[in-house]
Amino acid sequence: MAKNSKSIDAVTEIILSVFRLNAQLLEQGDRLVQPLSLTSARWQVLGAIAMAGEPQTAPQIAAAMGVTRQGVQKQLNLAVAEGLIESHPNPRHQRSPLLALSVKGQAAYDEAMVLQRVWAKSLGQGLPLSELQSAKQVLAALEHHLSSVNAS
Amino acid sequence: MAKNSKSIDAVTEIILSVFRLNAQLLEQGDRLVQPLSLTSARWQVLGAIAMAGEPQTAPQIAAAMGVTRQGVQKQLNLAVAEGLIESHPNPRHQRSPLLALSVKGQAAYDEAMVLQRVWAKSLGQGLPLSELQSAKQVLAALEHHLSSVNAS
DNA sequence: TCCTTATAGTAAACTGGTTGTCAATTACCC
DNA sequence: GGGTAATTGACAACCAGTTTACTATAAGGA
Repeated sequence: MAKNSKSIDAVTEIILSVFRLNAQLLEQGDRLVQPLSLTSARWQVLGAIAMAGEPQTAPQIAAAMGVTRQGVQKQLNLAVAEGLIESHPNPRHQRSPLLALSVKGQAAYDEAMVLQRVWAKSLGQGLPLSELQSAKQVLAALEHHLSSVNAS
Repeated sequence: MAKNSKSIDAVTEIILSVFRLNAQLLEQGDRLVQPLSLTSARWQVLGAIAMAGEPQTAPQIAAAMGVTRQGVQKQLNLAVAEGLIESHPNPRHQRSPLLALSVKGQAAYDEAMVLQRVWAKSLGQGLPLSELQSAKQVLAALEHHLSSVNAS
C-alpha cells in the first residue's frame, strides 16, 4: 500500500520535526525571557501557577506540568530563592506550603506573555489560519494517541 | 484584529503541543528500543551514522545532528564501549577516528527502524494523509522561520 | 619552513530533568 | 481512636545535554 507508506513517512517526519522544533523553541524561548532574568524552565513554572488561578502545592504544580514532583521542586526552590514565588503556610498541610506568584513573579510572567505573543505572531507570519488550526489538531490527535498508549 | 489573535493563539498552542509531544515521544521511543538495549539518544547517534552512508568523525556526526561535538562524543564513547560502533583509524587525521556501525550496531538500528515504522503507523491511524502532510509542512515552515532567526 | 589559526578529544561544572530512598506527615479504614 | 497506606520534601545518583577550558594535532600562509 503506497498510501499507507506515505502516512508512515509523514508521521515519521512530523516526529523528527517535533524533536528539532523542541530544541529550537527552548533555545529561543530562553533568549526571549533572558532580559526578564527568566529561563524557559522558570517561565513554565510561573505559568503553571498563573494558570491555576490560586496558590498551589508543589505536587499539584508538577501534575499540571506533567513532570515529576522532584524535578519541579528544584525549580520552585530556585524561584522562591529568587523572589519570583512566595511560599505561604498551608492550613491543610503542615509540610507542603502553598506557592503563589510574588509581585515580582507576576510582573515577570506578564512581561513574558507580552513577548511571547509578539514571538508567536512573527512565527505564524505567512501561514494561513486554517493550516495552523489543522496542524494544531493533528498534533493534539497525536498527543491523545500517545497518552492513551502511555496509560496502558 | 480577531483573525490575527486567533493565529497567535494557534501558534501558541502548537508550541505547547510540541513541548508535550517531545516529552512523550522520547519516553515512548525509549520504551520502543529498550528491548534492543538502545536508548533514544543512542538510537539517534546510530541513525546519524547510518544516514551518512559512510564512516564519520565525531564533529561530522555532531554537525549532522545539530548538537555540540562534546555532547555527541559522550554517546559515541558509550556506543563504542557497547560494541554498537567501531572506531577505525582515519588516514586523514591522526586524532579523529572514523566511526562506523558495527554488525551489531547495524542490526540494532535495522530492528529499531522496523519498530519505528510500526509505531508511526499506529500513531497516524485515523488521520487523513492530507492533514498529516499539511501539518508536516506547517512544522517545517516554523522550523525554517526559527532557524532563520537563529542565524541572525 | 615556521608561525599562527582552526580543529579534535578530554574533562569539569552546570542546567534540567529522571528514578529511588528516607523520614515525617496526612489520609483512610476498621 | 489507632494502625496502615499514601503523600510530601529533601537528598543522592544518574541521564542527556550545554558551556568553558585545556592540550594535542592539522592546516594554511608569510
